[in-house]
Amino acid sequence: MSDASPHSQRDSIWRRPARGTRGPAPAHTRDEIVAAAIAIADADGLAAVSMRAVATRLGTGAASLYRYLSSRDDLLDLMADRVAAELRPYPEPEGDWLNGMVRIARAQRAVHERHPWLSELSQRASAIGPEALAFFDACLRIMAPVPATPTAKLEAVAVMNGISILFARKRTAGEAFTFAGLDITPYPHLLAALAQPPAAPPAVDLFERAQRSLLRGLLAPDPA
Amino acid sequence: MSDASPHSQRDSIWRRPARGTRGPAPAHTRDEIVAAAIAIADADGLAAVSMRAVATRLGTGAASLYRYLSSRDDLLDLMADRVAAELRPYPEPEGDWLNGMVRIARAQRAVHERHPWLSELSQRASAIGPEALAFFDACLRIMAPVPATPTAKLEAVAVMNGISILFARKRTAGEAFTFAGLDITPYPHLLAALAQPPAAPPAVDLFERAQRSLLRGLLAPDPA
DNA sequence: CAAAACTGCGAACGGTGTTTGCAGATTACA
DNA sequence: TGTAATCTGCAAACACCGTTCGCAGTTTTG
Repeated sequence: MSDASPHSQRDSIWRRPARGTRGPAPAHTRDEIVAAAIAIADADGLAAVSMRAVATRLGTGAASLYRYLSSRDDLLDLMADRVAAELRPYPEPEGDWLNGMVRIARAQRAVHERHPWLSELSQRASAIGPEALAFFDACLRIMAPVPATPTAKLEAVAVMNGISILFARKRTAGEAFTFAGLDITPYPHLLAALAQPPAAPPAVDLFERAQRSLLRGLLAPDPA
Repeated sequence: MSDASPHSQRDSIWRRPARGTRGPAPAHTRDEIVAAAIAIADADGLAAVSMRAVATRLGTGAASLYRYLSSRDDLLDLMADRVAAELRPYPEPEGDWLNGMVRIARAQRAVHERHPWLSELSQRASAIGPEALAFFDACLRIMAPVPATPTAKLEAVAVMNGISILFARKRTAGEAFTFAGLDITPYPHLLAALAQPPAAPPAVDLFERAQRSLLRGLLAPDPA
């Protein structure tokens, strides 16, 4: 039994960077690897984050990474949790809770615009790391005065999260209606809508309006 | 020039199933291929939809598919547009427009629950096909009495779409908080929330409530 | 009947994530 | 000190992926 895998199977990656005391000092750290992966993703998208590319950027071989990670999925999980730290500092629960939540939502959108690949990750399972926990905790702290069940609050946070992603993606990707060569004439309402001039941006930020009406609607006391 | 690619480069796949009149009759159709791909995705997820797997299911070779499609991305676009047809029939614009939109949203969620892989596709670019156009047209038709700009309406539809995906995913994937072995004690609010009993499902459907408050909030006349 | 146009598809190319096996470094223990 | 245990880095290989190439075979055109 000389070359057992360094990670017992389902260690879920978080917590376990400690190394044994026997061999030579590792040439890299997990943080280094994650930082390299994030740099690649920021520059060329998530698809460019291959084990070989990350390894090359660190001046090593692809197989070496498996001394620090047990799979590419682990690397993606670490990336997601690391950029989640950019949400800090979380607002203090002063004043209206709705304003606090909107602050958090804005920060979320900003992170997603800085790292457009993040939205691709957040729909994978098992992407919950320590920073995600801190995020949920901060949200619950802000929503403490709201008279709703914890379940309702967490679901509201999940929906808020989805909205933030939606708006961030709309801003990064043009989201353009480029129906390349499709015939729109069978769709009269769509045709009329597109004939209209693009219209000025609304007075109130659409993002903020969506978040407010949603959080208010979900956390309002159950209507009779 | 005997073996030109059958598809001129950016034909965007939609419209062009007609075959030349010269060679032998094709052994398959594009619809057959798309159906096979959807069956595989429904059974084993989108990752299992490889050209080789689809071809095998049709009893042919992977290379043969390229006589009908120009890439795997085209296949994915066709899959998305095909399941979008399951939204039909669209409700007639009778009565309250909000009820109509909620009906559409429910249908969306149902489709996403039937085909969990669909949400992975809807965040790709260029996935707009004829059925997507019909969908937008139907939404605009329902929202005709709403006094808002076409842009605002289309954005509201996009957000509604995102919410539907969010809830569908929460139902298919357990979305469980499985922080495998993470220490929650540093997060007191989260700890308290999880200590609480899971609580009964809310009286009003959360999904419907989210959609209503969101559509109403986004399409209400601009507040002063 | 020859030429043209098409279909099916085996084989290959370059890419991917991951495993294996081993040389060499470091430490632990006798 | 010496040897055994354990660790690191990493080239090579494996299985799979999307895609292209080239060709045999089929059908239609002129």
